[in-house]
Amino acid sequence: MFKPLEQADLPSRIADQVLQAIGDGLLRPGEHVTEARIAEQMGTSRAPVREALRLLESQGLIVSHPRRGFFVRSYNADELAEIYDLRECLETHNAQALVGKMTDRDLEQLEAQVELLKALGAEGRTQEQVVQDYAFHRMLCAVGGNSRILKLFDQIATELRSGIALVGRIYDDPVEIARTHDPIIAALRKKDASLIRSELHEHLRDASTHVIDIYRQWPSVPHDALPGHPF
Amino acid sequence: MFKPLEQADLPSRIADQVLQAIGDGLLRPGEHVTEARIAEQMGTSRAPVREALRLLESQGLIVSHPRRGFFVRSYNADELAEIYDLRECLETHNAQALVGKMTDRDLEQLEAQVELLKALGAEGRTQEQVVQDYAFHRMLCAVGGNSRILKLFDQIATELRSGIALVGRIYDDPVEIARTHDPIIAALRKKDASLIRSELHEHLRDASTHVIDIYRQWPSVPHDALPGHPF
DNA sequence: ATTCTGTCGATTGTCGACGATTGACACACG
DNA sequence: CGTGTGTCAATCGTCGACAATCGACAGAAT
Repeated sequence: MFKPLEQADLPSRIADQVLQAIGDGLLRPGEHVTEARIAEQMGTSRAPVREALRLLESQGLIVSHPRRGFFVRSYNADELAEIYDLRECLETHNAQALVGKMTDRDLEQLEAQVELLKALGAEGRTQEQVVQDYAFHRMLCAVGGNSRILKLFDQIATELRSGIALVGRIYDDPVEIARTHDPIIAALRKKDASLIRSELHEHLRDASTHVIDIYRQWPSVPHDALPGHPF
Repeated sequence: MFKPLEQADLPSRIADQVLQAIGDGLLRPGEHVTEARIAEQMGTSRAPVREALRLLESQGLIVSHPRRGFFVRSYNADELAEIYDLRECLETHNAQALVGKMTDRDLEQLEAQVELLKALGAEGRTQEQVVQDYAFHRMLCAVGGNSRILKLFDQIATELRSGIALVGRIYDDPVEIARTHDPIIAALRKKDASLIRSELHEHLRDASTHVIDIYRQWPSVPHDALPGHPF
């Protein structure tokens, strides 16, 4: 009847904006994020800004150094590799639980997801393709039924997205990338747990090395070389 | 020459105390944690208390409801099962990476850990045995080499410990429990990845069902039955 | 020239206070 | 007697201000 009209609380909205700023490259990795400046620009006090930054910190997108402040997190190749390793850990684990729980309805939907992925790739809408890619893998996690693992996946996805956003062009061949999901679908059809696992393993390892390769070419800010105040 | 004399910042110290209070059963699951009260008792203002609680929230030990405040998290059986599932996910994943990375030195140390576990069990020092149990599994994670996974394990361990602390007597046969680690060691000796995985799987599944069984007998506070202000 | 010291500006950590919102309780009404 | 409304106390969310701390910079001493 009536919409709940819930406007999110201030910290969440601030966090969203900061997150978007990071994604848009407005805030670059390693950059110092001053509480007062954001507070001023947002027309609020520092308290909610602080909470927002702490929230993002808990999600791994911001790092804080005592008495130094908050900095946009920058990932080096090793850290990216670790993240992908963890992601593989989560996805393959669920893949096993998946076999028993996946319904035919789920399988259909997953196939549809990949089709959409291909369509977006063919049209060159890479930005949406990235989102769709995560949607597919997310559903893989969701079917597993462990809300905790799903939450972790979402966190990782956010991190990777923010980290990857800076790279710009991720896929050199979007159509090819979409196609790499076919073996996974095939394995799912067979309901072969170990095959699903190995296909996912290969898929994610490829993605990992690919992203990391691109990342290496980027002049990222080493996050242990922390300048005091970059002004 | 001189000790660094680093006294942790206020929020961390507060978090430690709250954590200990939870572990000691001074704050029971589901209970409302009032900012002002803690601030008063600690002789500080509410701001650092807030930060401490948010920190604990990010670690999953506290839940917050907007405009309602912070509550000590209570786990139901399903959530415990999910946590154990995630833990199994992490440990088994590492077990695979382990085969290649584990040195003889590591293996020796792991064996020593289990021996200590047995000794503590034989002497009936269950509290320390629990800690030692985590230490063993933690090292298993550590050898894997993924700092991210290790961090997650630590978080989970903290949660489980706080959740389990309430149960009191965890092991009805401490010696038996210690012995269940032998098959894992044996598998590690063989450097058989899939065997390691299956042994860990069984070990953790046993622990899970055991803990959950005990938990079911406990009159835990259902955490969706949130009283407004419990005064 | 290099190193150490002292000062300075900027930012964080902490504080007390105010308004807003929530849940509980008592009361009127059907 | 059950239902709904109004009031109230308690607590959270937010605010502006102050002191403590940090890094940067300039100057003195060796």
